[in-house]
Amino acid sequence: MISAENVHKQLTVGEVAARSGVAVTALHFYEAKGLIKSQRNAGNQRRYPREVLRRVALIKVAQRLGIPLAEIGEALKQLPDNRAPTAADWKVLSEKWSRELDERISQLMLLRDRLNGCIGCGCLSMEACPLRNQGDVLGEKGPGAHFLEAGADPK
Amino acid sequence: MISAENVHKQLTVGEVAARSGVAVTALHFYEAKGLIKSQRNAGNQRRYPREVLRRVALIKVAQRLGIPLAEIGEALKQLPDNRAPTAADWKVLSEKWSRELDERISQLMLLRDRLNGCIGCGCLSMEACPLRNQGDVLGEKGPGAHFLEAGADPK
DNA sequence: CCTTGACCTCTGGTTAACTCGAGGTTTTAC
DNA sequence: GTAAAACCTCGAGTTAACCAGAGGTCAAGG
Repeated sequence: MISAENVHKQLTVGEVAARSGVAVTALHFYEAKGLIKSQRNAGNQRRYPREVLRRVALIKVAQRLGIPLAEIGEALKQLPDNRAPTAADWKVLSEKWSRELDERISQLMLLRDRLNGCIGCGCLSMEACPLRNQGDVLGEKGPGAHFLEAGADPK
Repeated sequence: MISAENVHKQLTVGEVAARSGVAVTALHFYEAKGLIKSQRNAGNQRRYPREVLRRVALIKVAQRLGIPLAEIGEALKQLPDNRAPTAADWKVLSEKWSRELDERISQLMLLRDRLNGCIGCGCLSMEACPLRNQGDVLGEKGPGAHFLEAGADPK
């Protein structure tokens, strides 16, 4: 099915979907959100350059890290033009996200330790229980990242 | 404001809201979801026994752990009758949730390690990149817990 | 008695990340 | 040439955890 000539062909949505593992509708959705771009052929159908595959791959990985699409979009937008991400770009982003992941992990560990400290106490008092009041564990809602963690297999 | 007689009085929604720190509308919502119950007075207004405060406290803590309301509701339902949770009940639940938290933390750590291992490689290949394919890190969608992690301060 | 504030129900809106379907066009393959 | 498969747009539905507001009732104080 794949000839030598096809290697440089642009991809249709269906092909991108098949190769990247995301649904066609999701690709439409990403495009609407500005995460990816496409050109149109004479019949108004989307045609993608091969680099879109790497872009989609990056999106999927970032999602597994719990980064919301909006933030992924921001990150992608900051790549100088709209080229596909290179290894260097990836390094910058992955280091940033790795730090965020560290942060999230340490918050969860702190929470777990408090929970373990409280097991059996049963107080849950508004004033005294360390599991309550102090908003310092999660939800500092300042400028920064608050993200969702969800299953990787949406269905 | 608080007399000795008030101590045994039933609470209004407004009072529960003030003492527990959740909004009145949220209490309505919890009731609709079956997480709490109320009696009504002659004028159809909600009246709560004092124990509801502990129940709400437990709900809030569980939410900080990232447990969705539906699952919290299940847990509360499994308390023999609809009494307020005791220290023993709390122990059972907090141990369960602590294990889930551990699980979540270790998944994130695994993911972080992979991410760090991959920084700079930039491959993101469908077949080879450990950050991709294997669905073993997040999102085993079997029966069990998949939950959201969100800021503790909804507003 | 009358005003004010708390309460009631119900509808609709919010965000995220999509999916599904309707109704119609284009491409591809035979 | 025609039929099937793939594509198009647009609108609505999904889940979670609520909040806002409309329109009306109830309770407490002076």
